[in-house]
Amino acid sequence: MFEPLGYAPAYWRVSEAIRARILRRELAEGEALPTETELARQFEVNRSTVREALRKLESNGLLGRRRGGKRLYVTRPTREAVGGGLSQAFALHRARVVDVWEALQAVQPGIAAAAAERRSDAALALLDAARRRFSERKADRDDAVRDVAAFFDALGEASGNPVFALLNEPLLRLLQPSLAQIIDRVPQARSRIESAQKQLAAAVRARDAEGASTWMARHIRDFRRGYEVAGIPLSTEVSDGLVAAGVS
Amino acid sequence: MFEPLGYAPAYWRVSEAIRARILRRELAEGEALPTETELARQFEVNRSTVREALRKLESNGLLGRRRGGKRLYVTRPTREAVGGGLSQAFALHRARVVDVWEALQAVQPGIAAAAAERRSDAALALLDAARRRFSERKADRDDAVRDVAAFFDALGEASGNPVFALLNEPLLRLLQPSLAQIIDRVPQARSRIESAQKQLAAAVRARDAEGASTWMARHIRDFRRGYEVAGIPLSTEVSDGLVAAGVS
DNA sequence: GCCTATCTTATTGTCCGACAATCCGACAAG
DNA sequence: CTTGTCGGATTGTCGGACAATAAGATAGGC
Repeated sequence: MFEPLGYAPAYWRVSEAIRARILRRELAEGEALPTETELARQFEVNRSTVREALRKLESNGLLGRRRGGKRLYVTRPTREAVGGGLSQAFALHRARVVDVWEALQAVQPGIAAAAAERRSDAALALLDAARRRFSERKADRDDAVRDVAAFFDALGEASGNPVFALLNEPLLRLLQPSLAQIIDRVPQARSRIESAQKQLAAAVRARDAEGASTWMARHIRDFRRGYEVAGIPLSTEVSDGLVAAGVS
Repeated sequence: MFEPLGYAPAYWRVSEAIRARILRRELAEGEALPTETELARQFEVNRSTVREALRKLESNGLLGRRRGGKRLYVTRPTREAVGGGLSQAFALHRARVVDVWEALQAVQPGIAAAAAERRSDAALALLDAARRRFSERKADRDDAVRDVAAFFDALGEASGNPVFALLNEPLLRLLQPSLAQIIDRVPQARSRIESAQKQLAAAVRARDAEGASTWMARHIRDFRRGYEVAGIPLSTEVSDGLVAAGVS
């Protein structure tokens, strides 16, 4: 019959207040936040309380600091920050390799099509650069995996759609461990990826949305075959590789 | 030539340490975290430092507390938490209505197909329930919008793919304001949505993946027409409606 | 025996004050 | 115009304190 009366600790309200101003763009990106002491004065709370609020915003990616800097600045969540949080969430929800694959299958052809329609020359150059890096660096397995991710990222960027660019990252991140296994165990994997990238890049260059979409669908389907050939069960749970990022 | 020497403040290292244990599932979901004092003792830092670390994890959705509770428990990020963070990121990246729409167009048909293939009877019931709610509650505009979102959510859930379920939420959240305008300004919007949902539900019930995908694609395309008829420019920037959630 | 009221204790939220490290900006010197 | 010097401002961390209240234990009533 009655709603629970809402109570929120001060650190929460402070963080919400700042967050709202950022989202309303009253605090512009790149702008420096007032100092902790000043914020404490304005909100009429203790500096410790302000600091707790800042930590929340910091981990949301709304605040960040310049390299080696001290002050906090208003930023927007980077792709890495978004990707980290999302892939972490996927992992905790016990997403399996097949789930990630399915999502890629759904979303990547659309990204490729959009990229083909709207790619700029600069974006095309980045795409080709990523592709060339993959072709040339035969040596290291991990480099190769990173280059594949970079190619997809470049496509997301080329689509000119921030939603695509942001969605791309976490999916690829989760794919990387299993992709590494595929490259290790399936001899023809590299050349298949290489040729798929070539076709894709050509379609994007020619602004051929239909072709890009088709090739991408084929490319993704190839990954699935890769899993089978490499003997990776599709029901393997993905794991966020960056778990052990902590400095000991 | 030289890498910057990495330094990380204590609150960061504490938060990473706890996060790693959660992701490695050494701290199981639902388990209570040690008290702040105990954590401070173990990490050999001050309680204030521990609290800053906890705030970070809390806003990542890795820690939460039971309603009105005091202790913190290990949780996994809820759909709402993930959706909130993501839609916030999209908004700050100045995603436009057309960008969100394009992403929906790419991803929803795949979700519908997966849902049709793998839906359980329970999931189907939820889907029908959401559909029925939308049909019956003609009165309130905001209710209707929520019901549409609930229908999509039910589909994501029915797909049995946590990646889909998590991706669904933020996109829909960003769609809601503009969807409300469509419902207000386009008289036939309700009935078109209603019939699309009907076809979709039928396809899902019949486990007809092909049909579900096709109908979904049509449904999403319809939204675009809705924007045009309602006079909403496709280049409108989306805004995260929950900005003003703060309690004053 | 099970449910309820009461009491204790533990824990969180918040505050205050302090101090070292270091980043920042200005300023002087080569 | 770059490099050294310096004072002030700001952050990171600490210690201790206290009120409010959730959690657990205990006693009492049916």
